[in-house]
Amino acid sequence: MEFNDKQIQIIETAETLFAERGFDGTSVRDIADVAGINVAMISYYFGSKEKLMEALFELRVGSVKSRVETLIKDESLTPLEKINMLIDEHIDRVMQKQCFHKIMLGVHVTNKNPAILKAANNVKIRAAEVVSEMIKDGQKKGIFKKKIDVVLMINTMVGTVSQSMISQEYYREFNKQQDMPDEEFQVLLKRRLSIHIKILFKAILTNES
Amino acid sequence: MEFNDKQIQIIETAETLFAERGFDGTSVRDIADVAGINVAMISYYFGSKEKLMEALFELRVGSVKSRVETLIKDESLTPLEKINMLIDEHIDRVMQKQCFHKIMLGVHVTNKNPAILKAANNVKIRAAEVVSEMIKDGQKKGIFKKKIDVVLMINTMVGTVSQSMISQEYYREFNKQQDMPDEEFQVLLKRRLSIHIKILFKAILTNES
Amino acid sequence: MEFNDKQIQIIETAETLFAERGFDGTSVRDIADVAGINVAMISYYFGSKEKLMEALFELRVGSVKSRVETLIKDESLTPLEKINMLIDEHIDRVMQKQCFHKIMLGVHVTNKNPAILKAANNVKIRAAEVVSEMIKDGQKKGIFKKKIDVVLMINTMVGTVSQSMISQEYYREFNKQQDMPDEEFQVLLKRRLSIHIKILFKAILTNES
Amino acid sequence: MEFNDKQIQIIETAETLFAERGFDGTSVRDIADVAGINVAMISYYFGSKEKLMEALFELRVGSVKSRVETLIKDESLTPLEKINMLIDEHIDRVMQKQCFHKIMLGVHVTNKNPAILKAANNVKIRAAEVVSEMIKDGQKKGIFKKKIDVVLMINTMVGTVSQSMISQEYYREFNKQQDMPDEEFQVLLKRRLSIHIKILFKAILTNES
DNA sequence: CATGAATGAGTCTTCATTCAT
DNA sequence: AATGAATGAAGACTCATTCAT
Repeated sequence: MEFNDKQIQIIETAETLFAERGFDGTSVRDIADVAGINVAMISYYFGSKEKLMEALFELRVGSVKSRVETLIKDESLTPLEKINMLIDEHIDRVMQKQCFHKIMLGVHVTNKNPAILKAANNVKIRAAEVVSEMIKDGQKKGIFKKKIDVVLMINTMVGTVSQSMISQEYYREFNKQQDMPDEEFQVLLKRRLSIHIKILFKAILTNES
Repeated sequence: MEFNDKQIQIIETAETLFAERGFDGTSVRDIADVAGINVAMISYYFGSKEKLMEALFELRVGSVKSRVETLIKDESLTPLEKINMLIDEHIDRVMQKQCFHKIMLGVHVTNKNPAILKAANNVKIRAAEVVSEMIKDGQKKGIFKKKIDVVLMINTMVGTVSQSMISQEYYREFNKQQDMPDEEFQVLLKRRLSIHIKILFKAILTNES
Repeated sequence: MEFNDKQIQIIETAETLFAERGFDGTSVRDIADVAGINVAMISYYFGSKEKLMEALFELRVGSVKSRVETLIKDESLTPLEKINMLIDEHIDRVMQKQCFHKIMLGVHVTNKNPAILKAANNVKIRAAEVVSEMIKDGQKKGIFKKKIDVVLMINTMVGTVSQSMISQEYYREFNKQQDMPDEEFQVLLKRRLSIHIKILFKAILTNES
Repeated sequence: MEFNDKQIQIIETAETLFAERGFDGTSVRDIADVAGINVAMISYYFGSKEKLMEALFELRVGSVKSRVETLIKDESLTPLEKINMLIDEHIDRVMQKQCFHKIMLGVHVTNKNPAILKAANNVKIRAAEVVSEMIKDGQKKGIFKKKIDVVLMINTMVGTVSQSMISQEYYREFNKQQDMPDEEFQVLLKRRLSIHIKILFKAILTNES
C-alpha cells in the first residue's frame, strides 16, 4: 500500500506521540493538533485510530522484510559476516527509528493491537528462521558451535539494543556525557553497541573460548 | 508506607490489568470490577489512579533496594560469584513478577508516570554503582578485564531477560514446546537464561578468550 | 424489571422526543437537556441509547401482555363482547399513550431496533392467536361467519386507530373542530372510533348483512 | 420540475434507503455508495439532503393529484363504482411503491420535514373533499346512508392498507405462506385487501344491514 | 460538469473523580 | 469507614456540506 504525503505526515506525527505517551495515552485530537490537520482527517484517511497504527507498522516494516531475505542469499559473505551485518543493521534500524521501536516494545508488552502483534511476530519468526539457517550453515562449515539457542541469542541482541535505546539518558548520566551533542552520542552508542554485541555473539557462536 | 489487605488486593488486581492492557488501557472501573470492590474505593484508598500506580511501584520495589546493598558487603563471596548471584536473582525477580516488570517496561518507554520513572531510575543507578564497585574489586584482584562498559553489560542482562519474558510464547513456538506445562517451562527458561547470561558475562568480564 | 423514579422520568422524556423527532433524530443530549439531567446518566442508567429504547418498550408493553391473556379466559363474556372490549381497550391504550404508539409505528416501518421489533412482533402474534381463538369460539356457537381473515381484521382495527391518531389535526380541520378543547376532542374521537370499528367488525364477523 | 436520469437514480436509491433505515438513519454517503455516485453530487443536484427528500415527494406525488380530480368528473360511473375504484387504486399505489409509503408514514409520525408534511396534508385534504363530494352525490341519489364520517372512513382505508403493508411478513407467518413467491403473495394480498375494504365500506355507506 | 479533499459541528459513550450519606 | 449516585470533561468517530480544481 502506498501513502501520500499528507498520510505520511500524519503517520509520523502519530509515531512520535505514540512513543512519548503510548497508544491509549495519545488522543486523535492530540495527533491532529500537532500535525496541524483536522481531527476528522484521521478517520478520513485511515478509518480509525487502530488502523492508523497499522498503517504506521506497514510503513516502517514493509521495507525490512525483503532485506533479511536478500541477505541470506548473498553467497559472497561468510556466515559470521552475515551475522555481523545483521547486528549492525538492527542497531542502525532501531537507533534511526527510535520512536517506532519504542512503540513496538509497547505492543509486545500489552495484548492490545492484536493485528499488529501478529504481524510483528510473523516478521520476527521469519527473521529467526533466517538466522537459524545462517547458523546451520556455519555449523556445517565447522565455524560455529554445535549447540546454540537461537532464540536466546536473538533476544540478547534485540533486548540489549532496546534496553540501551530506552535508557540512553541514563547511559549518558552514568558515563558523564550529558554535554555531548546528541548526534555525536548516537554515533558513539551505536559503535559501542556494535562491538559489544559482536563480542557476545562470538562467545555464543564460536569455540574459541 | 504500609498497605492493608484490601489495598494489597487492589494493587495486585491493578498490576495484572496494567500488564495486560497498559496503564491508559485500564479503567479504574475495570480494576474495581475484577477486584470486586466499589469504584470509589480506589480514590478513597489511593487518592487517584496515578497514585495507585505509585503504590504498586512502592510495594514491589521496596524490598529490592536493600538486597543489592547487602550483597556487595558480603565478603565471603568472590566478585564473580556476586555477579552470578545478581544475574540469578534478577532472573528470578522478573520471572516471578512478570506482570510488574511488563508494566515497568511500559513506564520506561513512555514519558508518562514521571514520579515512577524517576524513582525507578534511582534504583537502577544505584544498582549500576554497586555493580561498578563489584567490577572494580574484581579488576583489582586481576580477575576481570580492564575495560568494561558496565551500563552495556547491565543492559544486556536486563534486556535479554525482559525480551525473553515478553516473547516467551514465541520461544515455545520456535522450540516446539507449546504443550509443556507452564510451570515446567518457566523453570526451563530460567535455567537456560541463567547459563546463557553467565556465558555472556564471562566473555565480557574475563580475559579467557 | 423495575425502574426507579429517575429512570421513569428519563424514559418518559425520551418517549416524547422519540415521538416528535424519531429515534435517530433525537440525540441523547436532547433527552438529557429536556429531562434536566446529565448526559452521562443515560449511559449510566440504561447502558446506551438503544437500551433506553428497549426500557421504554418494556415499561409500556409489560402490563399489556397479561391483560389479553386474562380477557380470553373470562367465561362471563360472549365472544362478541370480548371482541368489543378488545377494541375499546386498544383505542384507550393508543390514545392514552399516543407518543409511544407513534414510536412503535416508526419501529415497524424501519428495520432498526431489531430487538424491539422482534419483541413487538411476539406481542402481536400472541394477540392474533388470542383473537383467533375468540373467533373460533364464536364460530362454534354459530354467531360468527365461517370465513374470516383474522389478520386483515386486526390490521383494520390497528390501522384505523393509528391513522386516526397521527392525523387527528386533520380530522379537526376537516370537521371544523379546531377550537374544541383537546380533552373534549379526545373523548369524542375515542367514542367515534369505538362505534366505527364495532360497525366494521360486525360486518366482518356476523352474517347479518 | 423535471428530473434527469441521474437525479431519478439518486432519488430512487434514497427512497429504498429511507424506507429501510429512516431519514435520519440514512447518511448521504450511504446513498452515494449504493447509487455508485460521488457524495458531493447530492448537494450538487439537490442542494441538501432535506431537498432530496422533497424531490422524492414531488416525483412520487405529482402524478397522483390529477388522477383524483378526473375520477370525480367521470359521469359514466356510479358513486359506489367511484369509491371502489378509489380503493383499488389506493391499494395498487401503496403496494407498488411500498418504500415510498413507508417513508410517508414516518413523515406523518414525526414533526420533521415540515415542508413535506404540509404538502402531503394538502393532498390528503383535497382527496377527502373529493370523496366527500362523491358521498354527497350518493346520498342525494339515496344509495348511501345519511350520516357518514368521511375522515374515519378514509382512515380505515389508508390505515388498513398501511398496516397490511408494514406487517406483511407477519401476515405470511400467521397464514403459513412463507414459501409463496413474493410476486404471487403481493397479488393475493392486494385482492384480499380489495375485497376486505369493499365489504367494510359497504357496511359504512349503505343501508343494507 | 463533476469530484476528491477537507472540515466544523455533532454523534454516542466512557472516563476518573467527587460528594452526600 | 465505605459507597451508590452523579457529573464535567474527554474519548473516538460520523455527519452534511463546501470548495478548489
